[in-house]
Amino acid sequence: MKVTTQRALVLEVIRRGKGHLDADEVYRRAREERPRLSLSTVYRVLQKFKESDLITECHFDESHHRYEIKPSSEHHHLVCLGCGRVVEFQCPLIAVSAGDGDVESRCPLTSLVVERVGEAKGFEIVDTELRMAGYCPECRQKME
Amino acid sequence: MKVTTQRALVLEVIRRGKGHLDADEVYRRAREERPRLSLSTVYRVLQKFKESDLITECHFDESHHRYEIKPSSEHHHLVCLGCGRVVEFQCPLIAVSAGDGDVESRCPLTSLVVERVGEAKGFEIVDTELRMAGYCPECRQKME
DNA sequence: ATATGTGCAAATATTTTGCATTCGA
DNA sequence: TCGAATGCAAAATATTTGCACATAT
Repeated sequence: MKVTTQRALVLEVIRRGKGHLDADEVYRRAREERPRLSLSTVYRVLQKFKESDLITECHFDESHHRYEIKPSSEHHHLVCLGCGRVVEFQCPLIAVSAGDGDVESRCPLTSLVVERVGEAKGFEIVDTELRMAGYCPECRQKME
Repeated sequence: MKVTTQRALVLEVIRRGKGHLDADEVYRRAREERPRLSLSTVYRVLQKFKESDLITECHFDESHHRYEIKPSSEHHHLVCLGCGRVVEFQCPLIAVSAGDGDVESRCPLTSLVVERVGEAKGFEIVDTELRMAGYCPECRQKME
């Protein structure tokens, strides 16, 4: 993939943004450093990065997308319906208890679930995302 | 909630569509029966149904939403990256094996995972969706 | 040198809103 | 009747595309 100033910049902005910026936000931040950057370039770069698996496109309850650097360790999203905050959580959090007090380190989403669902439906599964929605501690408090 | 011809029609179209129609598709189908229906009404009705928990808004790898009747039994989505087909699967498919050959009927997504993630992050979780992407049998065959 | 990427402008797609009118409870 | 819902038009938002020019390899 050809390396251009724009691509490096967009990737850097997404990285600094620590995930979950939308296209327009990426555009606005990147423009501070490179005012002549265009929004269509941002969209084309995002498209390219998606194809190259450098970033991930996320869908929350909104009419647009958000983007994040493809994380090395698989993680999932917890979105607050009150304030819109997005929290990430890792697989180990949902390790399967073996029932004898120990916690198996295997992640049920990446192994057990993928295996069973893939087999049952004849799919070759390449991506998995668990999205949960609820209310964060702050919003819960506000609602009493 | 006030019952109008438009609302009944939209709900019926979504029901007949067996899930996963987008707003425009709902609009086009509903118009066949009621040509004066407007797209903005469709959006407003969808919004209302969402609030009333009659339907669910789904996000796939597209720049728009799709809608389905809120299913009585919780289910999840498997989307084909080749042809875009969406397949649903139920929780029992991902029941946790107890290790002794039996399969526990409890669904790890609705109980174990929700409980642990919610506790760890202090969230009150009200909704969970697992989305997996891959290639369906037909598309796998086409690619050899 | 050449294929690919960019900026700009315009097109398209998606969703929301204001307002006068209509309709259901 | 009266507040809520609709249709229409227009605005707002989100994304894509055509084309001439610029740039990385």
